Amino acid sequence: MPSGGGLPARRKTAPTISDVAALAGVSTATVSKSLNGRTGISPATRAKVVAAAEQLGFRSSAIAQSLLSGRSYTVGLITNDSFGRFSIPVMLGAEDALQAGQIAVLLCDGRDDPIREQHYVRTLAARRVDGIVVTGRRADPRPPVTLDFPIPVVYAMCESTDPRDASILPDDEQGGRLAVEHLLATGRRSVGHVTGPSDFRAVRLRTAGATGALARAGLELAGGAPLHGPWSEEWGRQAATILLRAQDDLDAVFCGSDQIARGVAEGLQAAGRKIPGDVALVGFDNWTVMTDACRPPLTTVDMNLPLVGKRAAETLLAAIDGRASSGTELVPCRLVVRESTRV
Amino acid sequence: MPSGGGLPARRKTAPTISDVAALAGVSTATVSKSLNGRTGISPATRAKVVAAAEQLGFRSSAIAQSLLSGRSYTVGLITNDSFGRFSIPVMLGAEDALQAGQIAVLLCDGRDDPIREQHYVRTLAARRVDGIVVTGRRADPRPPVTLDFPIPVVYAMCESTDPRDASILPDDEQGGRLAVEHLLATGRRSVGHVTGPSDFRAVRLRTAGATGALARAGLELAGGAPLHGPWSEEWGRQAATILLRAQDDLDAVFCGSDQIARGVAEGLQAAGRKIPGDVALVGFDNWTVMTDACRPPLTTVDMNLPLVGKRAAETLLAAIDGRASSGTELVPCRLVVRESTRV
DNA sequence: TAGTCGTACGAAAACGATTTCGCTTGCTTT
DNA sequence: AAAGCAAGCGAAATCGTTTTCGTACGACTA
Repeated sequence: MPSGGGLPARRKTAPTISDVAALAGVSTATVSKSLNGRTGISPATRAKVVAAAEQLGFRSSAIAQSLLSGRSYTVGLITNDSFGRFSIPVMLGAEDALQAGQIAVLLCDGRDDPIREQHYVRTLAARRVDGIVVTGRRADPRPPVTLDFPIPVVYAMCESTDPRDASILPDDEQGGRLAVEHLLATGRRSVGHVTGPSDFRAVRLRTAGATGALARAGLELAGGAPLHGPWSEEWGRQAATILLRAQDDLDAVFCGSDQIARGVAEGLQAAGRKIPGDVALVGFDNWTVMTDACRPPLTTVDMNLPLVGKRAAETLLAAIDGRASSGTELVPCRLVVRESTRV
Repeated sequence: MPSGGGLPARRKTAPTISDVAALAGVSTATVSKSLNGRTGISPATRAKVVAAAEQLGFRSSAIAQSLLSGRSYTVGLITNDSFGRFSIPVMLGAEDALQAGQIAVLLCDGRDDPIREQHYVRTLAARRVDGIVVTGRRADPRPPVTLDFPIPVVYAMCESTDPRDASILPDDEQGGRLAVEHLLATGRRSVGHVTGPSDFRAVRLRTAGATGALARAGLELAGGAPLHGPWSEEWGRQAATILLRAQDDLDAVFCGSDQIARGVAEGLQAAGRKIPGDVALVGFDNWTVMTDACRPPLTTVDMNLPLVGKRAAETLLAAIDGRASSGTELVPCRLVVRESTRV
């Protein structure tokens, strides 16, 4: 017995299937079949092989497997929202669904730079990824990533201008409807709407959902039109003043973001209105940092971002599996009720 | 000429080096040498090969290269801060530095679950990653990831209990010192300190930096001791009241987070103090959502998180390259001056 | 005892790229 | 004109795994 035979020698390279075969006294084919549960191996041999693999700490090389199978069991995830508040939950949802499908995720921070994105696409191509997920928060549909090889691409939280591409988006219109229907159900009748810049498609959709719900109740927006401004608390404070001046009987406000809603809350309270006693308030995003810091805690619309990521992953997995789909899928939003709309 | 000869036929699999060789009428060895800039190839042959590769859209398979070189040019990135505010900038900093070194990043969301983390480590082992970065926001040093194979690991924004491991952390103590030195330099003398739970090591370090700087000026904390509470604005509001009651001549507050600082600002203003006229205020994190929403905008300490990620990546690259290091490296913080401390 | 059949295992090819080493050319030199 | 030499290119091995196909051996049957 060699000295120090108790522990296997520290190797610089990982043990290979040949090492296992040599230790077990069988061929590499037998090792492969034993460890992968193939038939035609006697229980005794299988046990011997398993013991040898265990002893060496053998793990089959995914690289060699990929070379043989032609699949890398890897997808690229290109993100374009470096601020991260929206795309991170999407990314994590996608990562979770993909790793459940035994697929690893290569992270690429595109930074909204087409050159950089193109560079990543080339890298991903060289790595023979099975597919690509593109995430990002954008005002409008984006041009598709250009690839000169046929692998599936799914867009999450952003939409491709090519209708043949698959895109997954939150259902902003349904979210706006949810918010207003909740306000109407709790007895409100004069609903204002303070939101972000009108060149965001999501803003227009949420407004459409809100006004649609009002119209079905025979109502229209307090003040007649939505108030557009920047995505800031400061804008919310200003807008509260504007709204109250335009519509004295205001009893509810639906806001395009939780940040704006918090500003509106402060503005309303500074004008002496009680929330939810005088005016009910609904935000958008379910950004808990804002909803919980708001006094009172804010009722809001949650876009189910992890679910958006999950659906994107599932769509991609299906496409990799040959069941490609196209067009835009909308993931429903969900209302989270807190103090700001209590009756 | 075959019909449709203008465009190459749509292939299901990517072109291989053999395809290029066949089209160029040379061997695969010549193709490899031509495309990789090796010597011993005539300009004419090289041009022919390049043209053929171009025509087919050939990209060398990273998988085959990995199998041969024994390196995957990939690292695993295990994150444990699903909240994301802290580890995302670190991740992106690391990703940027790694991709500049031609290394791809496999994303793994550990979710603070050791089982899940162990699962990822096994996956990464099978994929033969060149190294692993572990990020996470933790109160205290964490047990190292256990791997039965020798690849380098670097901890970013968290510290391993094994002193032989390399960890990269922001220099919280220096950050605390920076904040207080700035307050002293602008003429403040009665400095309070409102911060998070004392079981966070970062909290204790920031406090130590702050009290050290005060001590060198012959001063101590207003109220005698730091005020510990949850990481919330609500706590900041309460703490402002407590501080004012304990120390009427209070003229500055250093806060353990921007969120707390915003609460303190509201509390102070509710008590009639002007910022920065009566009391100067410094936060921590440079979380612009908070610093910009605060009135007035908040002076704060920035932990240079992308730099932490970058240093982690560089440390890992060095270790992969055989130049391993160990121990904890502190990345200095940076003061960002805004209205809340204007003189 | 000879023939047949089924089971258990091994040899070898395959995946796609790189590299070493040797062979063929064509040119220069004496 | 023969020999030497360098440049240019190709054959083949290699990386680690899976799979196909062939082979050997044991047992059972006639």
